[in-house]
Amino acid sequence: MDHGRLMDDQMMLGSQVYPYTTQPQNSHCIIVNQIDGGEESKPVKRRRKRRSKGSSATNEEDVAEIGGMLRKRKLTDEQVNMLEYSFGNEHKLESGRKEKIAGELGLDPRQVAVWFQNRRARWKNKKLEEEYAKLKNHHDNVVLGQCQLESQILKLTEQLSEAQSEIRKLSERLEEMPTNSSSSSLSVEANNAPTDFELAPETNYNIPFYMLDNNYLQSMEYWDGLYV
DNA sequence: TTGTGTTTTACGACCTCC
DNA sequence: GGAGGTCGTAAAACACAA
Repeated sequence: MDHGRLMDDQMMLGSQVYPYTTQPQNSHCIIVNQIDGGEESKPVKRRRKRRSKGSSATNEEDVAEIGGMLRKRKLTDEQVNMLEYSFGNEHKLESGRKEKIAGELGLDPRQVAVWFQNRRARWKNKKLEEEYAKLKNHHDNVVLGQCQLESQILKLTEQLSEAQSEIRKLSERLEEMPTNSSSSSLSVEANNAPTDFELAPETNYNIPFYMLDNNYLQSMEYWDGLYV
């Protein structure tokens, strides 16, 4: 729900103002932030003082005093719409443009400047949120891809282990055979079979067996697509 | 009822640019 | 040095959950 909009609408039904205290309160005290540690650090001054009655926004339409309280008008829908339109055209505000907008909307130029400052801040926040969402999405995809690859590694490791076991068995059976049958083609192939599985036969450009697996090739396509 | 979060307007402090 | 920027926050009204 858009609370601000709702508040605006409600304000429009009654008076267009809301309370605004005149006196500095406790929260307007000096706040000094210091970096932890004994070293002498530069204090960050945070002096708070609300604008007192009679300073810049003294336009009677903008500020009125009721029961010791200053009342500050909330901008009307029309004013906000105009400001939004202007902001859409250009986020920065030169002096001449500020005066022009203020004149057209019946606002104090200071109000226009403040509105633009706050609008820029909101815009920046929104951009940051969008950027964060994009990065998070990318990160999630990378993590997903990593999981898929890890699961493939597990599967292929199992296959490799089974194949090695099979080769061992075949070798053992061959060794048990009488030596005069050593001229058979089977024994030659078995004796030349790789037992460690680091590399495929030379005919495949020294590409490891697992790289010839279809799943592996698909996963590589996935990564290529991810980084385009 | 009360505490907490959101939105809007406004301001102080500090920074940058001309 | 002044104008205008960012950043952090106050204050008020309101919604909503506990």
